[in-house]
Amino acid sequence: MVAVARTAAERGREVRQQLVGAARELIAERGWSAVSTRMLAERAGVAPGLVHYHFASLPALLTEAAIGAMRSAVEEIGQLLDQAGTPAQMLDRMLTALEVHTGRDPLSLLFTETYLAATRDDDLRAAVSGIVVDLRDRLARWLGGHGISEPERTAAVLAAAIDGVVLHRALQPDLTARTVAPILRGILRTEGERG
Amino acid sequence: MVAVARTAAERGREVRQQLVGAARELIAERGWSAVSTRMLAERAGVAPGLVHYHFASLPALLTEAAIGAMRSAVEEIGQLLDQAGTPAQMLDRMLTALEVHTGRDPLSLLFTETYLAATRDDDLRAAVSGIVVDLRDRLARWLGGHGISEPERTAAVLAAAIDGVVLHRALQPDLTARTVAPILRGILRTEGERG
Amino acid sequence: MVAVARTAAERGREVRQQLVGAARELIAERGWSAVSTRMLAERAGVAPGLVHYHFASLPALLTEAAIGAMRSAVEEIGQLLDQAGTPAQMLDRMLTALEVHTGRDPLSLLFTETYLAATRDDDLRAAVSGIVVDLRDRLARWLGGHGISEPERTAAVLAAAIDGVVLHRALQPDLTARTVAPILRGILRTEGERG
Amino acid sequence: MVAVARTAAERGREVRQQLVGAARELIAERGWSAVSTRMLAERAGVAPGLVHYHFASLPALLTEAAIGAMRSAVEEIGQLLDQAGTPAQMLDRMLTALEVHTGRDPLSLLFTETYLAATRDDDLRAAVSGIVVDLRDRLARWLGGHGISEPERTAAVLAAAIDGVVLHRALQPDLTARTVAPILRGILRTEGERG
DNA sequence: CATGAATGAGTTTTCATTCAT
DNA sequence: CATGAATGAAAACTCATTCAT
Repeated sequence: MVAVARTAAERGREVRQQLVGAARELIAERGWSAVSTRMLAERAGVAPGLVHYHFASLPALLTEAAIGAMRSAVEEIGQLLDQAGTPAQMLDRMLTALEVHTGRDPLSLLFTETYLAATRDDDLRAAVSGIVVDLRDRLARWLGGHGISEPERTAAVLAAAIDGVVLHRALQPDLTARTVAPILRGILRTEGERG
Repeated sequence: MVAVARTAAERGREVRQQLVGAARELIAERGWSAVSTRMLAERAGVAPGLVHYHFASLPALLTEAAIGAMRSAVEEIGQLLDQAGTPAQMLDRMLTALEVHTGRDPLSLLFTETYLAATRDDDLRAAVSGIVVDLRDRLARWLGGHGISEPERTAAVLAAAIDGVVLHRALQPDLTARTVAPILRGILRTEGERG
Repeated sequence: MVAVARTAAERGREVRQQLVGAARELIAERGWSAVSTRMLAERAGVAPGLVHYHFASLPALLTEAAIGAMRSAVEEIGQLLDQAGTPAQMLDRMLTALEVHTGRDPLSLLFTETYLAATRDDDLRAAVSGIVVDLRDRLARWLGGHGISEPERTAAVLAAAIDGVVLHRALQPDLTARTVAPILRGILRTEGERG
Repeated sequence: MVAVARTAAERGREVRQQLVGAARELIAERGWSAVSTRMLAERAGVAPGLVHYHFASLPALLTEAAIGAMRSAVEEIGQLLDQAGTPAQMLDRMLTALEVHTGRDPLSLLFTETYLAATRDDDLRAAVSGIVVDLRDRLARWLGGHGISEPERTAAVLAAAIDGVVLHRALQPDLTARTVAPILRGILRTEGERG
């Protein structure tokens, strides 16, 4: 027998997850501070009162949704690092993976919205900072292990540059991976190469 | 003593300008979609009704404020290009000029907010696109004139990377010009240097 | 004693009904386009936010209130037709029933306001048209069944004339049923009587 | 030489007249209580401040505009009476003249709006009443002079019926003069004809 | 766990009117 | 006679949040 009847607890978890999903979509569509509880409930297909039943407040829901999405993304990049052989290959794969992000896609917008919201919310800033630092450290370790000089600073600039490309791509769609990759590769210098 | 009493028209222009200034501050402080007419009027030290007397709508005021600021910034960068001798010098000066932008300063936030808002407002997107393209073209021409290979693509990546650095700096204050400059310089390759 | 405590749904329906009643009064008192949400809430003895909780918009509430009242009125006229024997008797009863309508009473004004508002609102016009046509058809069928010639046109003119009388009565209170009836009776001609 | 330069007084009278004309149009288009000073100034092609320069208040302008239009209309009907020979001819001419009034034309709407507004404004009511009574008296005298029995009451009902037809025509465009005339003629009975 | 009615302050926008020039 | 900037209240509508059921 397959679980047709779910327990109350299961339904509860489902509703939570639907609200989190709706929050991710709506932050991207409308902007962080333009998302309302009514919109969330409607998008999630859920009674309006449930937002405050499952979450302490509207910002709490938005934060949980954004942080979760960022953590997943960093996890994916981590796996990408594990599979790449050379720095050039890694950069190609990373930019190819980002090809999906047109700059106006939900995930890109969600991330930039979250950066900006973090500017105004201490809790959110702490969480986002932690994730970004985590990514940078992982990237730095990988770069160092593959002969790249100044791995920490390179990782920091690379992460920033990639986010900048995604940001600009929202307005300049011709900023494809193919266009960017050869230029950005100049950032990666092996030990001894640096003048 | 000159002109203590101003004409009505002069006072009108002054009020407009105060509202535009208030808009620039508040977009950065609160976020594009969280700026309200009341906040604007209060910050500008002006009666609430004046917002809609001088501007057709709230978005119209925000757009005028943002676009004006972006145009000024591009103008400054243009002057910086005129004064720089070598590409390395240009990059240094540019990053030094950006040192002011902590990523959490009004101007940086205003720009990123505007990018995001442009994603959701056609008029704004057209205006912002025009300005960014203008900057990129100017930068490309300069780079080409100073022996940099692939000047268009380099200009595009450089502009994006710089905005990315400013964005990240909001959360990672250690991302200073001194840290970034040597790495980012790798982007600039002279003709023949490229492998 | 039964049900002193009502369910939330019951209280909701009650509030809706109070708002509809308030709308009917206020359209007559102030005029269709001068009815405000605050006035409605106050008259209904209800919190201001409830107007937009229960109705999609102010016009939506006004329309529902007006259409409901018109439908009731047509229903009453229908019953009056069923009980009348001869055309002359029917006209007398109808004018006597209208005696209540001084032309400045809530119902008369509500109807005329609704006619005018229908001129500027497509949805409202469709609804009002439907009701008026319904009344005319019913009246025409009755007139035809009682030997009146040209029942459709007679019904149309009779309905219009009666509304005209109500409209004029607002300014000329001496326009009583007793005054009007003998004259208006000239409209009703039996088959063969028409020259 | 034709007067290109007008005196200040002449320009003043012109502006007044343009505002009155704009008021007539806008009362019909938007409804009495939805006409604003800004709309009036724009429609008249005149600076906003001028409304209150030439008129004591907004209602004062609307009243002057409405009353003027009604007086002109009554004057026209008076001339129509002078030219008609028989009662049947008079009714035909009157209905033909009204053919222009689709019920949704500016003049029809202006009149009905004015009736309703008169309900809520004592000054306006006095003025409108005077005009309607004037028309009724004139009509009654004409009817009496042409052998119609009960001329006063007939005149009152006829005037009301005609306004009612115009009101209904807004929603039922098939209510043409041709349709209405033969029915309405039943109202007019010569002395001795009445049973 | 879930519902949806309720609240009162918030939003953008439009208003009639005044008045210095 | 004319202008248009200014004011402060009021307009319609949306909001996050609470809570009785």
